[in-house]
Amino acid sequence: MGKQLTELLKGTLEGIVLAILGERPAYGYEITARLREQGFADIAEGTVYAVLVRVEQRGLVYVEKVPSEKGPPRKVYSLNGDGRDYLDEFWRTWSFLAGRLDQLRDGEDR
Amino acid sequence: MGKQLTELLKGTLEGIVLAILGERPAYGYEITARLREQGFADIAEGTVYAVLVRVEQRGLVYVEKVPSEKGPPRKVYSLNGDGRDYLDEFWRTWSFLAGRLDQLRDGEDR
DNA sequence: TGCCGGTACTCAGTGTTACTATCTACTGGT
DNA sequence: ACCAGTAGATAGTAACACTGAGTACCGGCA
Repeated sequence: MGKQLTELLKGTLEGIVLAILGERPAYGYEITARLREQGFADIAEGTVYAVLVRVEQRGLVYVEKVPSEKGPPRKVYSLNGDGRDYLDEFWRTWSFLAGRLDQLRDGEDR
Repeated sequence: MGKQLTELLKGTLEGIVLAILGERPAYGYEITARLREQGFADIAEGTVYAVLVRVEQRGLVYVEKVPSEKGPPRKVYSLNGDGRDYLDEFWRTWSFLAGRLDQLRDGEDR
């Protein structure tokens, strides 16, 4: 997928990452891998790490350094209370937008 | 709705405007009004005009100046062939993203 | 021993996007 | 003469995802 997805991801990627963290704690490399499995084939590693830095600075996550058997220590992120609130609001906003878009698409050919 | 919607709109607003033009030709002020009716209460006029300038420069629309009875002449935009193709691709990209997000949300509490 | 691939994170620079705020301009009504 | 409503344009700002490069640690293989 092309440039359109890149622009659509703005604002969405953050929600996606938070949603993944909502399922269970995870670290950056793992999140990137899971995104690729999920179909987001060409999301760059650097992009994911940038999101993580952002949500950490906003205080939406708890961070813990965990030594790894193969490679540098992992930074494991987990949602905290504020993060859950933020994620809830993301879902509300997303629902609103998706609703409008569905409506628009339905009205397309008629 | 707050900043989250602003970020989610990036990339989406362009598709929304093109979809509106897909229904029937329209001019900027009219599009803004229709967006407000549709629930996008706080999308600024200037934002819509910026989108229109962009899609015109990309050659996705046909533009016609039509004199108005009350106010300056209107710039009426209509989708051309490239615009329809672009809109189709937008819907495909949107569907992909919406599908992933739905999947993520379902897997949330389980 | 030396090297390479996989793991894991970081960072500077770029382009795109929506928003804010302000400005111009035309019309009709008071 | 003034003002509200209509209609469009624009400069500056902040946020975001991407590119491309770099650092660091580990195990296995020749």
